[in-house]
Amino acid sequence: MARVKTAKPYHHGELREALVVAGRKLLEEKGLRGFTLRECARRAAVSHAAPAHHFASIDDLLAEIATLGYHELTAAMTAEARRSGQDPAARLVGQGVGYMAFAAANPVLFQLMFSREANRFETPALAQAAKSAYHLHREAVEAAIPRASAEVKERMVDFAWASVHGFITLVLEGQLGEKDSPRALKARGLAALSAMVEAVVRAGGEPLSA
Amino acid sequence: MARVKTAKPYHHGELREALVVAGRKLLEEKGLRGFTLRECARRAAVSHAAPAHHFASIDDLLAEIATLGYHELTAAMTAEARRSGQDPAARLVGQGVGYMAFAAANPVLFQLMFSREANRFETPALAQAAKSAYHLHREAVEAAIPRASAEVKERMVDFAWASVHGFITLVLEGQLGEKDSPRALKARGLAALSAMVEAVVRAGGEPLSA
DNA sequence: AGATTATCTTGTCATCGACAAGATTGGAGC
DNA sequence: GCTCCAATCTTGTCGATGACAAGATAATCT
Repeated sequence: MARVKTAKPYHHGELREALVVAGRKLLEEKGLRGFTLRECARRAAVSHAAPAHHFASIDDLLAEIATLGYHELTAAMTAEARRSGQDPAARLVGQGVGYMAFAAANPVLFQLMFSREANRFETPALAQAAKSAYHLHREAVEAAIPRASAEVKERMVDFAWASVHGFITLVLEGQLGEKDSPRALKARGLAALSAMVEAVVRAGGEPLSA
Repeated sequence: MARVKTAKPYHHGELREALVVAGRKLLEEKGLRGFTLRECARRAAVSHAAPAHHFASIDDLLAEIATLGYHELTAAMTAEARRSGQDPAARLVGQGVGYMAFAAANPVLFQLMFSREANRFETPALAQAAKSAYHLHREAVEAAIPRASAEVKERMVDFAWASVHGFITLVLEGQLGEKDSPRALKARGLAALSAMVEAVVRAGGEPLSA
């Protein structure tokens, strides 16, 4: 029995990773309701019970996929912010662009990450990954309004995140710009982003009106 | 065979409505993944195949529930706007409050209405109900900035909706203000709302900067 | 090499959505 | 008042699913 790599071994070797990859693809194809463990197993070419040795339940696999999603989201935000230079306001816009780009490229995964169902299978790793993305955003907002009070900063963190998240969420669901071209849609997104940053900077530069 | 009302008739009589009511409750209790037709049937005290005569599939029932949700959302927005007097800016805030209140009271239903899955079972009635809510919002924004250009109006409609929707969505998922009291959370929501309205009014009152 | 553990298999169970076929009911037309 | 028909609800079935059990195989440790 030569243990040649081409010979199909009894052990898969990287089944856990293969299931995550297959599951992620299946998720985008069929949506959350069409997501099944057995189909993941089929795509990884293993028996229907094999996944149980790597994931205690279907929710565990979803949690792992969502965690991976948060890591990629963080990476996308960081990369786009870096491309935006040193100006804090420009970097904030850039992070928003990265956020939206990730969501647009992985719509179902994005919905899963921010789904109410996610609370059902929350994992320490998932919570940590989500927190990392939050802190990245928080720091970008605070850097844009260094002179603002702690309270104003906090509220602008809320507001900025809500604007970006809300916009891309509505687009993904088809509520906003359904008949727009991708190009026009991106312009609308950028307009929303600059309206947001402008409001944040203005609020952060003033002592707090009313 | 007296057809007394207390006697359990073979025909349910209002099974369609009963299924919608039971389904809506089940949805909030178990989430979208825990939603089953058979459980709805059990709660309506009919056999597992009875729903088929009123809803062609499980998605049809979900569509009906979502449609009802849009009607209630519209009603909540209208009612809260009316309570806010005549000032367009105040009315815009009010509509946002109504929007958030509905979402907070029906978190899973709200997620269903704005879920990507909803596109899978879109019904004419559902699309119409969603469009009604959109127009209500659109008109409120445009009333607040009557002198703005059509383009600015359009972008502020995007922006305003995104802010409100994003904020409440993040709260519902537990990403924002997880450890806040309901009272503190409402204050954060109001702060986000006023930041939004202020930005809208400012953008709408100027010719358009940059 | 032998033993132990991890990994993967087949087999089973209750439950699900959907469909088929039969039973019951309510009404329309006579 | 009666008959017949369509709507409604029933039981029964099918393939598919998630989870579990028990056994087979591979990898690793001693």
